[in-house]
Amino acid sequence: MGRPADPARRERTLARATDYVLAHGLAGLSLRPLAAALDTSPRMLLYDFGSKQELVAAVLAEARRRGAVRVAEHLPPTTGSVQERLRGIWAWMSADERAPFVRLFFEVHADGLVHPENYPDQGQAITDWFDTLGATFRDVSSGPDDTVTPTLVMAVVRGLLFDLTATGDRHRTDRALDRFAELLKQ
Amino acid sequence: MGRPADPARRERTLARATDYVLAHGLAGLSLRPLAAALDTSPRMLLYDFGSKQELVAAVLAEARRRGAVRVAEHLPPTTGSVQERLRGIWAWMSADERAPFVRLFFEVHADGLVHPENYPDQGQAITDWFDTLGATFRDVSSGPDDTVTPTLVMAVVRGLLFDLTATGDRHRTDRALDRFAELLKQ
DNA sequence: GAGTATATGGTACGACTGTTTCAACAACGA
DNA sequence: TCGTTGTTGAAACAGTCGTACCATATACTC
Repeated sequence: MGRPADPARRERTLARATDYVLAHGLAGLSLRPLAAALDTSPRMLLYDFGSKQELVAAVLAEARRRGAVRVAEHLPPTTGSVQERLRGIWAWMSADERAPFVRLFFEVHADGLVHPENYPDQGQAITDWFDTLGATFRDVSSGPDDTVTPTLVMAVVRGLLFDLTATGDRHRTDRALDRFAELLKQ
Repeated sequence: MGRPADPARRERTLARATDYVLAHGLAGLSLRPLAAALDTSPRMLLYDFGSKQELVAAVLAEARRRGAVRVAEHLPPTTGSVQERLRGIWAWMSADERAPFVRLFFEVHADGLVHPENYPDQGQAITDWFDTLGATFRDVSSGPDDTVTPTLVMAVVRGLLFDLTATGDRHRTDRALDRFAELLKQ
Protein backbone atom coordinates (compact mmCIF):
# COMPACT_ATOMS: atom_id res chain seq x y z
CA MET A 1 0.00 0.00 0.00
CA GLY A 2 1.01 3.62 -0.34
CA ARG A 3 2.41 5.30 -3.42
CA PRO A 4 4.29 2.82 -5.62
CA ALA A 5 8.01 3.27 -5.93
CA ASP A 6 9.46 4.53 -9.20
CA PRO A 7 12.79 2.79 -9.77
CA ALA A 8 12.89 4.12 -13.33
CA ARG A 9 13.57 7.61 -11.99
CA ARG A 10 16.81 6.54 -10.38
CA GLU A 11 17.87 4.74 -13.55
CA ARG A 12 17.08 7.76 -15.69
CA THR A 13 19.00 10.02 -13.33
CA LEU A 14 21.93 7.62 -13.26
CA ALA A 15 22.12 7.54 -17.04
CA ARG A 16 22.08 11.30 -17.34
CA ALA A 17 24.50 11.73 -14.44
CA THR A 18 26.91 9.38 -16.20
CA ASP A 19 26.65 11.50 -19.35
CA TYR A 20 27.37 14.55 -17.25
CA VAL A 21 30.40 13.04 -15.53
CA LEU A 22 31.78 11.81 -18.84
CA ALA A 23 31.41 15.33 -20.19
CA HIS A 24 32.64 17.31 -17.17
CA GLY A 25 34.97 14.96 -15.36
CA LEU A 26 34.99 13.60 -11.85
CA ALA A 27 37.32 16.00 -10.08
CA GLY A 28 35.13 19.06 -9.66
CA LEU A 29 31.86 17.19 -9.45
CA SER A 30 29.34 18.97 -7.25
CA LEU A 31 25.77 18.05 -6.45
CA ARG A 32 24.16 21.41 -7.12
CA PRO A 33 25.46 21.99 -10.65
CA LEU A 34 24.90 18.34 -11.45
CA ALA A 35 21.30 18.50 -10.24
CA ALA A 36 20.70 21.70 -12.19
CA ALA A 37 21.97 20.11 -15.39
CA LEU A 38 19.77 17.07 -14.79
CA ASP A 39 16.60 19.06 -14.07
CA THR A 40 16.44 17.73 -10.58
CA SER A 41 17.65 18.76 -7.13
CA PRO A 42 20.47 17.81 -4.77
CA ARG A 43 17.71 16.63 -2.50
CA MET A 44 16.58 14.03 -5.00
CA LEU A 45 20.11 12.91 -5.82
CA LEU A 46 20.66 12.07 -2.18
CA TYR A 47 17.22 10.54 -1.95
CA ASP A 48 18.02 8.18 -4.80
CA PHE A 49 21.66 7.46 -4.08
CA GLY A 50 22.09 8.01 -0.35
CA SER A 51 25.25 10.04 -0.56
CA LYS A 52 27.54 11.65 -3.09
CA GLN A 53 30.04 8.85 -2.65
CA GLU A 54 27.45 6.22 -3.54
CA LEU A 55 26.30 8.29 -6.49
CA VAL A 56 29.84 8.46 -7.81
CA ALA A 57 30.25 4.73 -7.33
CA ALA A 58 27.04 4.13 -9.26
CA VAL A 59 28.16 6.46 -12.05
CA LEU A 60 31.53 4.74 -12.35
CA ALA A 61 29.86 1.34 -12.42
CA GLU A 62 27.53 2.57 -15.15
CA ALA A 63 30.42 4.03 -17.15
CA ARG A 64 32.35 0.79 -16.87
CA ARG A 65 29.25 -1.13 -17.91
CA ARG A 66 28.89 1.02 -21.02
CA GLY A 67 32.54 0.56 -21.85
CA ALA A 68 32.37 -3.18 -21.43
CA VAL A 69 29.39 -3.40 -23.75
CA ARG A 70 31.14 -1.40 -26.43
CA VAL A 71 34.28 -3.51 -26.12
CA ALA A 72 32.31 -6.72 -26.39
CA GLU A 73 30.56 -5.39 -29.47
CA HIS A 74 33.72 -4.22 -31.11
CA LEU A 75 36.48 -6.72 -30.46
CA PRO A 76 36.08 -9.62 -32.85
CA PRO A 77 37.74 -12.96 -32.19
CA THR A 78 41.15 -13.73 -33.61
CA THR A 79 40.89 -12.74 -37.25
CA GLY A 80 43.43 -11.10 -39.48
CA SER A 81 47.08 -10.49 -38.71
CA VAL A 82 48.47 -9.33 -35.40
CA GLN A 83 49.02 -5.91 -36.88
CA GLU A 84 45.45 -5.61 -38.06
CA ARG A 85 44.09 -6.59 -34.68
CA LEU A 86 46.41 -4.25 -32.84
CA ARG A 87 45.63 -1.39 -35.17
CA GLY A 88 41.92 -2.06 -34.74
CA ILE A 89 42.18 -1.88 -30.97
CA TRP A 90 44.18 1.30 -31.13
CA ALA A 91 41.94 2.96 -33.69
CA TRP A 92 38.91 2.20 -31.61
CA MET A 93 40.33 3.24 -28.23
CA SER A 94 41.94 6.40 -29.53
CA ALA A 95 38.91 7.55 -31.51
CA ASP A 96 37.52 10.94 -30.58
CA GLU A 97 34.24 9.39 -29.46
CA ARG A 98 36.14 7.50 -26.76
CA ALA A 99 37.83 10.64 -25.41
CA PRO A 100 35.40 11.27 -22.52
CA PHE A 101 35.71 7.67 -21.46
CA VAL A 102 39.50 7.75 -21.66
CA ARG A 103 39.59 10.95 -19.69
CA LEU A 104 37.43 9.48 -16.95
CA PHE A 105 39.66 6.41 -16.98
CA PHE A 106 42.77 8.47 -16.27
CA GLU A 107 40.94 10.57 -13.75
CA VAL A 108 39.81 7.57 -11.72
CA HIS A 109 43.28 6.07 -11.81
CA ALA A 110 44.88 9.28 -10.56
CA ASP A 111 42.34 9.69 -7.79
CA GLY A 112 42.79 6.05 -6.87
CA LEU A 113 46.50 6.67 -6.31
CA VAL A 114 45.68 9.30 -3.70
CA HIS A 115 42.65 7.57 -2.19
CA PRO A 116 43.08 3.83 -2.79
CA GLU A 117 40.42 3.07 -0.20
CA ASN A 118 37.72 4.49 -2.48
CA TYR A 119 38.51 2.11 -5.32
CA PRO A 120 38.69 -1.38 -3.94
CA ASP A 121 38.41 -2.92 -7.42
CA GLN A 122 40.95 -0.77 -9.25
CA GLY A 123 43.28 -3.68 -9.88
CA GLN A 124 40.36 -5.79 -11.00
CA ALA A 125 39.49 -3.32 -13.76
CA ILE A 126 43.02 -3.66 -15.13
CA THR A 127 43.33 -7.39 -14.95
CA ASP A 128 39.88 -7.86 -16.47
CA TRP A 129 41.31 -6.88 -19.82
CA PHE A 130 43.54 -9.93 -19.82
CA ASP A 131 40.77 -12.39 -20.51
CA THR A 132 39.66 -10.31 -23.46
CA LEU A 133 43.06 -9.50 -24.88
CA GLY A 134 44.55 -12.83 -23.97
CA ALA A 135 42.07 -14.43 -26.32
CA THR A 136 42.67 -11.88 -29.03
CA PHE A 137 46.44 -12.39 -29.07
CA ARG A 138 46.55 -16.06 -28.37
CA ASP A 139 48.81 -16.79 -31.34
CA VAL A 140 51.62 -14.58 -30.05
CA SER A 141 51.25 -15.70 -26.43
CA SER A 142 53.59 -18.12 -24.78
CA GLY A 143 50.73 -20.13 -23.36
CA PRO A 144 46.99 -20.23 -22.74
CA ASP A 145 47.28 -18.29 -19.47
CA ASP A 146 50.02 -15.94 -20.60
CA THR A 147 49.54 -12.67 -18.80
CA VAL A 148 52.67 -11.00 -20.11
CA THR A 149 51.49 -10.37 -23.66
CA PRO A 150 48.19 -8.77 -22.64
CA THR A 151 50.04 -6.72 -20.04
CA LEU A 152 52.45 -5.39 -22.62
CA VAL A 153 49.79 -4.72 -25.24
CA MET A 154 47.62 -2.84 -22.78
CA ALA A 155 50.62 -0.91 -21.50
CA VAL A 156 51.45 0.24 -25.02
CA VAL A 157 47.86 1.27 -25.67
CA ARG A 158 47.49 3.09 -22.37
CA GLY A 159 50.89 4.71 -22.65
CA LEU A 160 50.16 5.95 -26.16
CA LEU A 161 46.72 7.13 -25.05
CA PHE A 162 48.47 9.06 -22.32
CA ASP A 163 50.76 10.63 -24.88
CA LEU A 164 48.00 11.34 -27.37
CA THR A 165 45.70 12.97 -24.84
CA ALA A 166 48.51 15.13 -23.53
CA THR A 167 50.14 16.17 -26.79
CA GLY A 168 47.39 15.62 -29.37
CA ASP A 169 50.04 14.33 -31.74
CA ARG A 170 48.12 11.63 -33.56
CA HIS A 171 50.64 11.08 -36.32
CA ARG A 172 53.49 10.30 -33.98
CA THR A 173 51.43 8.05 -31.71
CA ASP A 174 49.95 6.18 -34.67
CA ARG A 175 53.40 5.51 -36.02
CA ALA A 176 54.61 4.34 -32.61
CA LEU A 177 51.82 1.81 -32.52
CA ASP A 178 52.74 0.60 -35.97
CA ARG A 179 56.29 0.15 -34.83
CA PHE A 180 55.08 -1.93 -31.92
CA ALA A 181 52.93 -4.02 -34.25
CA GLU A 182 55.96 -4.73 -36.39
CA LEU A 183 57.98 -5.78 -33.36
CA LEU A 184 55.22 -8.04 -32.15
CA LYS A 185 54.82 -9.72 -35.50
CA GLN A 186 58.29 -11.23 -35.45
CA MET B 1 66.33 51.75 3.38
CA GLY B 2 63.68 49.79 5.25
CA ARG B 3 63.78 46.19 6.34
CA PRO B 4 65.66 43.99 3.85
CA ALA B 5 63.68 41.40 1.94
CA ASP B 6 64.11 37.73 2.77
CA PRO B 7 63.86 35.73 -0.47
CA ALA B 8 65.17 32.65 1.32
CA ARG B 9 61.86 32.33 3.15
CA ARG B 10 59.93 31.83 -0.08
CA GLU B 11 62.46 29.26 -1.27
CA ARG B 12 62.28 27.37 1.97
CA THR B 13 58.50 27.38 1.88
CA LEU B 14 58.49 26.27 -1.75
CA ALA B 15 60.78 23.34 -1.00
CA ARG B 16 58.66 22.16 1.91
CA ALA B 17 55.43 22.75 0.01
CA THR B 18 56.77 20.56 -2.79
CA ASP B 19 57.52 17.82 -0.28
CA TYR B 20 53.99 18.17 1.02
CA VAL B 21 52.38 17.98 -2.40
CA LEU B 22 54.49 14.99 -3.35
CA ALA B 23 53.34 13.31 -0.17
CA HIS B 24 49.67 14.30 -0.18
CA GLY B 25 48.84 14.85 -3.83
CA LEU B 26 47.49 17.80 -5.72
CA ALA B 27 43.79 17.07 -5.80
CA GLY B 28 42.73 17.96 -2.29
CA LEU B 29 45.36 20.59 -1.70
CA SER B 30 44.16 23.33 0.63
CA LEU B 31 46.00 26.33 1.98
CA ARG B 32 45.14 25.96 5.66
CA PRO B 33 46.30 22.34 6.14
CA LEU B 34 49.33 23.04 3.96
CA ALA B 35 50.26 26.08 6.00
CA ALA B 36 49.79 24.17 9.25
CA ALA B 37 52.09 21.39 8.05
CA LEU B 38 54.69 23.97 7.02
CA ASP B 39 54.61 25.90 10.30
CA THR B 40 53.38 28.99 8.53
CA SER B 41 50.02 30.57 7.72
CA PRO B 42 47.73 30.88 4.69
CA ARG B 43 48.43 34.58 4.96
CA MET B 44 52.14 34.06 4.32
CA LEU B 45 51.58 31.58 1.50
CA LEU B 46 49.59 34.20 -0.36
CA TYR B 47 52.07 36.86 0.60
CA ASP B 48 54.88 34.86 -0.96
CA PHE B 49 53.09 33.37 -3.96
CA GLY B 50 50.26 35.77 -4.74
CA SER B 51 47.56 33.15 -5.15
CA LYS B 52 46.99 29.45 -4.73
CA GLN B 53 47.22 28.95 -8.47
CA GLU B 54 50.65 30.54 -8.61
CA LEU B 55 51.75 28.50 -5.62
CA VAL B 56 50.72 25.30 -7.38
CA ALA B 57 52.50 26.38 -10.53
CA ALA B 58 55.66 27.04 -8.51
CA VAL B 59 55.39 23.68 -6.78
CA LEU B 60 54.95 21.83 -10.07
CA ALA B 61 57.91 23.67 -11.56
CA GLU B 62 59.99 22.72 -8.54
CA ALA B 63 58.88 19.09 -8.73
CA ARG B 64 59.76 18.95 -12.41
CA ARG B 65 63.11 20.56 -11.67
CA ARG B 66 63.87 17.89 -9.08
CA GLY B 67 62.84 15.15 -11.48
CA ALA B 68 64.99 16.52 -14.27
CA VAL B 69 68.02 16.66 -12.01
CA ARG B 70 67.55 13.06 -10.93
CA VAL B 71 67.11 11.91 -14.52
CA ALA B 72 70.22 13.73 -15.64
CA GLU B 73 72.16 12.15 -12.79
CA HIS B 74 70.89 8.68 -13.46
CA LEU B 75 70.67 8.12 -17.20
CA PRO B 76 74.14 7.39 -18.53
CA PRO B 77 74.95 7.65 -22.22
CA THR B 78 74.60 4.64 -24.51
CA THR B 79 76.35 1.85 -22.67
CA GLY B 80 75.45 -1.80 -22.46
CA SER B 81 72.81 -3.63 -24.42
CA VAL B 82 69.38 -2.30 -25.26
CA GLN B 83 67.90 -4.61 -22.67
CA GLU B 84 70.21 -3.38 -19.96
CA ARG B 85 69.42 0.24 -20.71
CA LEU B 86 65.68 -0.41 -20.85
CA ARG B 87 65.75 -2.41 -17.65
CA GLY B 88 67.75 0.35 -15.98
CA ILE B 89 65.20 2.98 -16.94
CA TRP B 90 62.33 0.84 -15.75
CA ALA B 91 64.01 -0.13 -12.49
CA TRP B 92 64.70 3.49 -11.74
CA MET B 93 61.31 4.88 -12.67
CA SER B 94 59.34 2.13 -10.96
CA ALA B 95 61.36 2.20 -7.75
CA ASP B 96 59.40 2.91 -4.60
CA GLU B 97 61.30 6.14 -4.02
CA ARG B 98 59.85 7.49 -7.27
CA ALA B 99 56.25 6.66 -6.30
CA PRO B 100 55.30 10.15 -5.08
CA PHE B 101 56.71 11.67 -8.21
CA VAL B 102 54.91 9.19 -10.44
CA ARG B 103 51.66 9.80 -8.61
CA LEU B 104 51.95 13.54 -9.05
CA PHE B 105 52.78 12.93 -12.70
CA PHE B 106 49.55 11.01 -13.27
CA GLU B 107 47.58 13.50 -11.20
CA VAL B 108 48.73 16.45 -13.27
CA HIS B 109 48.01 14.65 -16.49
CA ALA B 110 44.47 13.79 -15.40
CA ASP B 111 43.78 17.32 -14.22
CA GLY B 112 45.23 18.65 -17.44
CA LEU B 113 42.68 16.63 -19.40
CA VAL B 114 39.85 18.41 -17.58
CA HIS B 115 41.49 21.85 -17.39
CA PRO B 116 43.94 22.10 -20.30
CA GLU B 117 44.10 25.86 -19.89
CA ASN B 118 45.97 25.45 -16.60
CA TYR B 119 48.79 23.45 -18.15
CA PRO B 120 50.03 25.25 -21.23
CA ASP B 121 53.23 23.19 -21.34
CA GLN B 122 51.77 19.74 -20.84
CA GLY B 123 52.79 18.56 -24.28
CA GLN B 124 56.22 20.02 -23.77
CA ALA B 125 56.83 17.88 -20.71
CA ILE B 126 56.10 14.78 -22.78
CA THR B 127 58.15 15.65 -25.81
CA ASP B 128 61.08 16.75 -23.66
CA TRP B 129 61.82 13.12 -22.98
CA PHE B 130 62.61 12.52 -26.62
CA ASP B 131 65.90 14.33 -26.57
CA THR B 132 67.00 12.28 -23.61
CA LEU B 133 65.69 8.92 -24.73
CA GLY B 134 66.44 9.52 -28.36
CA ALA B 135 70.09 9.70 -27.44
CA THR B 136 69.89 6.66 -25.22
CA PHE B 137 68.37 4.43 -27.90
CA ARG B 138 70.14 5.81 -30.89
CA ASP B 139 71.31 2.39 -32.09
CA VAL B 140 67.75 1.09 -32.47
CA SER B 141 66.41 4.28 -34.00
CA SER B 142 65.72 4.67 -37.68
CA GLY B 143 67.50 8.03 -37.80
CA PRO B 144 69.02 10.84 -35.75
CA ASP B 145 65.67 12.59 -35.28
CA ASP B 146 63.58 9.47 -34.91
CA THR B 147 60.69 10.28 -32.60
CA VAL B 148 58.90 6.96 -32.95
CA THR B 149 61.29 4.87 -30.87
CA PRO B 150 61.32 7.26 -27.90
CA THR B 151 57.55 7.56 -28.15
CA LEU B 152 57.12 3.81 -27.99
CA VAL B 153 59.64 3.32 -25.21
CA MET B 154 58.06 6.01 -23.08
CA ALA B 155 54.60 4.65 -23.79
CA VAL B 156 55.64 1.22 -22.55
CA VAL B 157 57.21 2.67 -19.43
CA ARG B 158 54.23 4.90 -18.66
CA GLY B 159 51.73 2.20 -19.47
CA LEU B 160 53.46 -0.28 -17.22
CA LEU B 161 53.76 2.35 -14.50
CA PHE B 162 50.04 2.86 -14.79
CA ASP B 163 49.51 -0.87 -14.39
CA LEU B 164 51.99 -1.22 -11.54
CA THR B 165 50.57 1.69 -9.54
CA ALA B 166 47.04 0.38 -9.99
CA THR B 167 47.60 -3.31 -9.37
CA GLY B 168 50.88 -3.42 -7.47
CA ASP B 169 51.80 -6.50 -9.45
CA ARG B 170 55.52 -6.03 -9.86
CA HIS B 171 56.31 -9.49 -11.09
CA ARG B 172 53.94 -9.27 -14.03
CA THR B 173 54.96 -5.75 -15.02
CA ASP B 174 58.65 -6.60 -14.76
CA ARG B 175 58.17 -9.55 -17.05
CA ALA B 176 56.20 -7.45 -19.52
CA LEU B 177 59.09 -5.02 -19.73
CA ASP B 178 61.50 -7.87 -20.32
CA ARG B 179 59.30 -9.09 -23.14
CA PHE B 180 59.40 -5.65 -24.69
CA ALA B 181 63.16 -5.52 -24.34
CA GLU B 182 63.44 -8.81 -26.21
CA LEU B 183 61.23 -7.53 -28.99
CA LEU B 184 63.23 -4.34 -29.28
CA LYS B 185 66.51 -6.18 -29.44
CA GLN B 186 65.69 -7.94 -32.69
C1' DG C 1 -13.15 9.61 2.87
C1' DA C 2 -8.82 7.80 6.08
C1' DG C 3 -4.36 5.71 6.14
C1' DT C 4 0.19 5.09 4.23
C1' DA C 5 4.20 5.00 1.64
C1' DT C 6 6.88 7.48 -1.84
C1' DA C 7 8.41 11.75 -3.82
C1' DT C 8 9.71 16.59 -3.55
C1' DG C 9 10.67 21.54 -2.44
C1' DG C 10 12.73 24.78 0.62
C1' DT C 11 15.82 25.94 3.85
C1' DA C 12 19.42 25.98 6.94
C1' DC C 13 23.41 24.00 9.26
C1' DG C 14 28.27 23.44 9.96
C1' DA C 15 32.39 22.98 7.81
C1' DC C 16 35.15 24.13 4.56
C1' DT C 17 37.32 27.21 0.51
C1' DG C 18 40.59 31.20 -1.39
C1' DT C 19 41.18 35.71 -0.43
C1' DT C 20 41.03 40.49 1.77
C1' DT C 21 41.30 43.86 5.29
C1' DC C 22 43.28 46.03 9.20
C1' DA C 23 46.47 46.23 12.39
C1' DA C 24 50.72 45.51 14.45
C1' DC C 25 55.55 44.25 14.59
C1' DA C 26 60.52 43.98 12.90
C1' DA C 27 64.64 45.59 10.88
C1' DC C 28 66.91 48.66 8.52
C1' DG C 29 68.97 53.91 6.93
C1' DA C 30 69.13 58.64 8.12
C1' DT D 1 63.99 58.76 17.11
C1' DC D 2 61.69 58.78 12.90
C1' DG D 3 60.30 57.26 8.44
C1' DT D 4 60.26 53.38 5.49
C1' DT D 5 59.93 48.86 3.95
C1' DG D 6 59.24 44.04 4.74
C1' DT D 7 56.76 40.65 7.54
C1' DT D 8 53.19 38.56 10.17
C1' DG D 9 48.77 37.58 13.00
C1' DA D 10 43.73 37.67 13.59
C1' DA D 11 39.64 38.08 11.82
C1' DA D 12 36.26 38.46 8.55
C1' DC D 13 34.15 38.04 3.87
C1' DA D 14 31.70 35.82 0.40
C1' DG D 15 31.16 31.73 -1.43
C1' DT D 16 30.66 26.46 -1.95
C1' DC D 17 30.36 22.03 -0.21
C1' DG D 18 27.60 17.68 1.38
C1' DT D 19 23.87 16.86 4.01
C1' DA D 20 19.79 16.96 7.45
C1' DC D 21 15.44 18.64 8.79
C1' DC D 22 10.63 19.75 8.11
C1' DA D 23 6.79 20.28 5.62
C1' DT D 24 3.97 19.11 1.78
C1' DA D 25 2.43 16.94 -2.32
C1' DT D 26 1.37 12.73 -4.76
C1' DA D 27 -0.51 8.14 -5.59
C1' DC D 28 -1.92 4.16 -4.04
C1' DT D 29 -5.12 0.49 -0.73
C1' DC D 30 -8.83 -0.05 2.12
